[in-house]
Order: sequence, then structure tokens, then C-alpha cells
Amino acid sequence: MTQSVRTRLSPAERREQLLDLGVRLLATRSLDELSIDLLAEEAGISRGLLYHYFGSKHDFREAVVRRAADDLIAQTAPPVDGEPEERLLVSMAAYLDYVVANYEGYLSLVKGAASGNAALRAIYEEARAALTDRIFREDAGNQILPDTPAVRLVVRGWSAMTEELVLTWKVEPNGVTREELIGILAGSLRPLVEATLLQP
Amino acid sequence: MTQSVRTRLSPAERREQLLDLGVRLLATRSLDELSIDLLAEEAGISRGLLYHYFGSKHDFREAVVRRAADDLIAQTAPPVDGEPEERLLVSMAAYLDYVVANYEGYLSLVKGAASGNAALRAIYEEARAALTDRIFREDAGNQILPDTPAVRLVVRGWSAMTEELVLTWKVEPNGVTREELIGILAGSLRPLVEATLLQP
DNA sequence: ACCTCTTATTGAACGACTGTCAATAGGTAG
DNA sequence: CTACCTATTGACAGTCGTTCAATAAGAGGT
Repeated sequence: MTQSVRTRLSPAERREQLLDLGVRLLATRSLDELSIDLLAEEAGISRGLLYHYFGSKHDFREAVVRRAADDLIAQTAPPVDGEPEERLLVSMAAYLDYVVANYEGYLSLVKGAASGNAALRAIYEEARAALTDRIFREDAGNQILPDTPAVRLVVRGWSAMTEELVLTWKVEPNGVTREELIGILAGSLRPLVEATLLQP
Repeated sequence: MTQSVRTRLSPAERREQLLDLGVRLLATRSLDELSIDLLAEEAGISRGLLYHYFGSKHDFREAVVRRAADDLIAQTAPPVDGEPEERLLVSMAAYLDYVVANYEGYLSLVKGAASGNAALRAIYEEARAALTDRIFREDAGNQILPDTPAVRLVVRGWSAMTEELVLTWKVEPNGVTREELIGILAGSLRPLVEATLLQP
């Protein structure tokens, strides 16, 4: 991988190469093991060049995480037609399949977000908001999901539950099938909201 | 804070002092901002001494997180008598109050666990297992919660939801009262499990 | 083919931090 | 008061993030 000859790319190409490499490395290492040293060596460039394209290590990580989040949102876009319940099922399936297919990378995204950095957290929040806002949008007229603070809160909690369930199931399915899990995920939202609305 | 004179404590005392200081600092800084330098200066000792008591930075962090987790478990112990539903309510209230009172520290615990390190993750898992196992134990005879893989999975998800809701609510209550939140948390477990059992 | 100029790229240097270890000194037993 | 045990120190080596003046790749003009 060590490049003896200095190759000169256009800024756009180099930036792309470094971001792609960053996302790819995220599947093997965790976010804070993604050192400048490692990345420079793996890309066959000097450490200095990274600072030319991304101001700091944090900025680079932020760009990598943002790209990973964009991938997630793009690849789990819900279908535009069909019944609300059906679309929710398809959404859940897409999310589940994405996480299973990109397990390590997704884990790095989640960990990175939780790891304190405000910028990373914001990207993560944004991605999850994009996923849950779809649900409110899918429910035209807010018949299933009235838009109250408590319901917003519960939908957010349901997102966290979904994430936890999918990540856990990926590691230990324990006999639960993919279809069962999707059914549980999609089928739990309505009872949760109803239970919330029953609160005095 | 700089100690001009070298004070010699018994190993037990020094260990205790350092751990306490570590937990206290966790309320201000995040886990990976808890450097050896900072801690040594704050404690008025040399960096070397920290390595005498804890083999490495990771070991020290692990000890600090373990202490924080033990605190959480001890302070949220459920009452031994009363109806199951009532005990669940009291448990939830204790958990909520603990998180609100120790918000920053609890956040550091959660972040630390998510941050990749296997040892930290294990401590966190252990703490959460202690919290959820209580629920299964409270439900004598497993009338509400049959002990199946799917139900185990959902209870785990419900834990994640609970954590998310409490942390979010602490920052943005949005008009939801403490009692409402506790009601939502405690009242959501049964519907969730029932919806799960309905899955074909 | 050669030259020129822009700018992508380098590598040395600095500071902050983790980790190691032989030397030092506090306190206690005798 | 002395001697010994060991808690504690401080200096040193290695790693990593970050900066910046110097270098050379490659395109465009002649």
C-alpha cells in the first residue's frame, strides 16, 4: 500500500478516496481506533495531506460519520405507495436488512454518536429524525399517531428500542426469525402509542 | 490542589480516593476527557502513582465505570413487598430519579459503555441485566412475562426505550410531568409483551 | 518537446499524552 | 533513635494529533 511515487489527484477525487476509505475502515475498527496514522498509511499518503482536506481528526471523523448516515437514510427509503401499516412493515424490513448487512459500520456510527462529541451526536440525531419523521408523514392525518409531546417522546423511545432489538438480534437471534422480529417491531408501535394515550 | 509535601496513604485509602475522584470528575468531563494527567493533578499526586494502582488508563476507567454502575444498582433497589405492578412503578421512579439526580455521571456511564471497549460494555450490560432481571423476578410465576426468547428480547428493547426516554425527558420535558413519564414507562411494558405474544 | 506556473503533497518539528522504572522518602516497628 | 518496608516520585521513551515551509506533479502554453 505504500506509494513510493507521489500521485497527484484532483481535490474532489482525493476527498472521495479518503472518505470512502474511512467508511470502509469503520467496518473493521471502531471510530476512535481510526487514527490519522492508520488512515494515511492505508491510503498511501502523508499525515499532512489529511489536514489539508479535513481540518482536524474530529472534522474527518465527522465527515465519515455523515457519509455513513447518508448511506443509511438513502438505502432505507420507504416505498411511496401502499397502506400505512404495510409501508411501516417495509420500512422496518429495509432498516433491519441494512443494519444486518452493514453491522460493523452501523455499530461504529451508533457508538460514535454516543461517544460525546456534539457534532457526531447531531448527525446521528438527524439520521434518526429522518427515519422517524417518515413514520409521522406516513400516517396521513395523524390518525394512528396524534402529534403530542408524549407521543413524540414515545416514538423516539420506540426508535431506541428498535435499534437495540435489531443489534441484539443480529448477534443472538435465539431462534427468533427475521419475520417475527419485523412483526414485533412494526406491531409494537401502535400498542405503545395507545398505552401512552391511556395515561391520565 | 498541588501537594508540596508527599503524603503517604494506605493502599486502600488511596485507591478509594482516586476512584471517588474519578467518579466525581465524570460529572464534569466525558470519559475520554478523563486523562491521567488531569486526574493526577486533581488528586495532587504524580502520574506514576496511578499506574501503580491501576495498570493502565483503560483499567482505571473500567474501575471508575464499575463503581458508577454499582452506585446505580444499589440506589435503585426495588422494594421487597407490594403488588408487582406497584413495585414496577416504584422501580421506574427510583431509576428516573437516579438518572435525573446523576445526569452527567449516568450519561458518561452510557457513553463509556457504547464507546467500544469490551470491558466497559460488559459492565454496562451487567448493570442493565441487574435492572431487568428484577422485573422477571418480580413477576412471580411469569404470569405477565413468560420467559421466551422473544419476550426476553422485547424486555431488553424496553430497557433501551426507558433509558432513551428518561435521558431525553431530562433535557426536554416538553410539558410531560414526572408522573406521566413514570406511568408511560411502567405502563408500556405489558402492552409491549402482549403485542409480542400476538405475533404469529 | 521543453518550460512555467499553480497547487497538491510532503516530511520535519512541536506539544500533549500514555506508559515504564529505578530512585526517593514517609512512616512504623523494634 | 535507627532501620526497613513500600508508597510515591520524576525523568525518560514512544505514540499520536497538528502545523507549516519546502517540494514536485502535471496541465497548459509556446
